[in-house]
Amino acid sequence: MATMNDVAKLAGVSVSTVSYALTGVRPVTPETRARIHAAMDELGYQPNAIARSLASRRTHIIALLFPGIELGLSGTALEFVTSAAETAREEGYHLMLWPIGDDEVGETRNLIHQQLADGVLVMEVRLDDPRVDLLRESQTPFTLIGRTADAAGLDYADIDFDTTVRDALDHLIGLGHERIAFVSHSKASLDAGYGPTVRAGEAFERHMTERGLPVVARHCDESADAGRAVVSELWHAHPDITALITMNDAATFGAMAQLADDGRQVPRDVSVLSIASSPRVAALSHPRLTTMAAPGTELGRSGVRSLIERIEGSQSATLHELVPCRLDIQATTSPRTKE
Amino acid sequence: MATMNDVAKLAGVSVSTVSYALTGVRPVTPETRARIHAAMDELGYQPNAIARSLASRRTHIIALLFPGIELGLSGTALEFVTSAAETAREEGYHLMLWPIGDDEVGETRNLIHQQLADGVLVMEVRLDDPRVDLLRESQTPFTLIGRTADAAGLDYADIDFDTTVRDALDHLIGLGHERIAFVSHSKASLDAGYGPTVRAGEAFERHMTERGLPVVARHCDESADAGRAVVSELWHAHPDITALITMNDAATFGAMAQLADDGRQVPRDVSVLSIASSPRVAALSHPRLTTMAAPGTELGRSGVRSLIERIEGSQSATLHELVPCRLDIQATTSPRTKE
DNA sequence: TTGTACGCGTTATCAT
DNA sequence: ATGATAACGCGTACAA
Repeated sequence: MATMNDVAKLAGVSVSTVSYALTGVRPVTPETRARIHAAMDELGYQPNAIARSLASRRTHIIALLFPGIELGLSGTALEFVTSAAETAREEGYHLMLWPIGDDEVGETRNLIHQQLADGVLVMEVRLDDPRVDLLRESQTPFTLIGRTADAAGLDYADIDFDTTVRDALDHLIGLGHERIAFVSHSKASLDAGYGPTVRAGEAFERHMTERGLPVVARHCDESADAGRAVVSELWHAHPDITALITMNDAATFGAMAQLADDGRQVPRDVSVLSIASSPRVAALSHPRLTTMAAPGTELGRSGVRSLIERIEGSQSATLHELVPCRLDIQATTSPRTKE
Repeated sequence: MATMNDVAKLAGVSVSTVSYALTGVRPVTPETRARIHAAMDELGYQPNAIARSLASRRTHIIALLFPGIELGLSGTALEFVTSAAETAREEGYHLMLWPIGDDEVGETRNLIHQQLADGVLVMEVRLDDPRVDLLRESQTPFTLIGRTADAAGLDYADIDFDTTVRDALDHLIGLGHERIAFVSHSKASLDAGYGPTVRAGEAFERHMTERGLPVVARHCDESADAGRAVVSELWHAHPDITALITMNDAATFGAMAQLADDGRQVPRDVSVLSIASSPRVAALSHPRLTTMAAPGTELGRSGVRSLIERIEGSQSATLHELVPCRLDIQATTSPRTKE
């Protein structure tokens, strides 16, 4: 591999001039610049990223912290990661994966102290997340995808669950529905302080209450069978339900199956609206699911951009971005049928 | 951040001794080792990864090359990436994402020459993949997930499509089926030389022919609607079909829906077997899909392990690993009903 | 067993 | 506008 030294010799200049010709930090005569670039081309020179990082104290690497156990958002996750990686590359950064289980948060500390990453992106943030304190202490720039209970001073990009739930209700209520049940993620995720579960649940309760409608909500494990069971129980307890909001892909499919088995037609008898889900997953359903798609791509993009701004110090305000899910009306919601 | 120098001073030894105490390359007296570790703890010392890389000429970084446009294997992809990242970490390596479109293969060259990665993992390999030549020239260790047409001297881990298709047929034929159709990925993916499409197609044709059964195969775009259309066309052309092998998740769901709409019951009238698909996706189907699950986790693990061995030079033989998909019998396959 | 000193390939601070 | 040269933090021959 050719080094800067080789280039300098071939071009008849000093290494520093080569460096400056490359970075543009200091003016260089067009002629010498040309000679240098010619030499680079001839040698097939590419600057050594590691050496550059050591000298400049900047690696241009962003670490993505994600727990091994995924709480059901597998669909959106890939979309998010891809988007984050692409954005990073556009901005001249690399995205590095740090799959760290909930039980080994301590490892995070070590990784950070290795100073391999200029900044950290935190996925699957919980209301009270120990990783945040860690990052705070370590002085490493970081951005949350999701947010803690008190995220006042922190950069974050998250789904706007309040608006999402409100829009979901607007859609259903606009169709004449009043008895609306909510099927969320597992109780375990709630207890773990998993943001989506907590915030969507709260939003549902508040918005229903404000409208004077009864709050019927259930937690559900991430499986089709659990979805079936919840539907059975729900209609047993509340036979007058005409619409379902779900936030749990596996359960949604189970629910649809159970409704079919029970002879309830979707959407004639029951409307189903799946929120914070992946469009790719929704497209698998028959009839095709009306959804509110999680903005994985947007979150990845702005999370990375904000983090880079913070790293490079060109940022004034903290990022507090809340993106609602986008309503995509398909075949599982329709006007309520009067009996 | 504390450096090795700080540790050395505090422990009253030279930096080299600290280094040797850390790497164990040279013996160090227990006492001095203890003093050094005490100093490290006191200072919260962690070796600087970049400096270490520059000196040792080894970054402990593995790059994962994946095209932006995913040819439908989104389900398995996340599983694979997660597994790769976890395995890398277990082995003391980092996984870095390089999302590079098919149209910008040249970029790959630059990235490699930056010498940020010790080795490269190549995803979504095609029969004739330009990236392979690039990597070969650049002398960078690399392992393919998938394989080119002639992968004789290359390390690869891939799905064993031949065995997978044979097992699929054994299952269906064992149930009495003879008129079996195959619904594959898009024609575009075939033309692009996408490995799974090519190899599974060939395997289907060969195994059916060997058994004296008619070869009925279709390409299908990655969408539910395309799956529906193919089913309609298939039964129009071959009304006697009793079983379907699919390798296209979106199309599989569309096919199931169309079969239902046409009044064909699964599995009573038609058995459906989805191959090389993700169990998580399969679980969404109703009735639950019998599948042959893609070994994403295994491929990620052995791909990374093999690559690391090659990087560290402790490998003798080249990796030629072919893992068949595992049959998971659920509710969409059953004995053929005699009319 | 331990210390000294050089090298890794750049960036950045001095000069000139 | 350009050239020396000292960092950057660590690995590792070589010497002691």
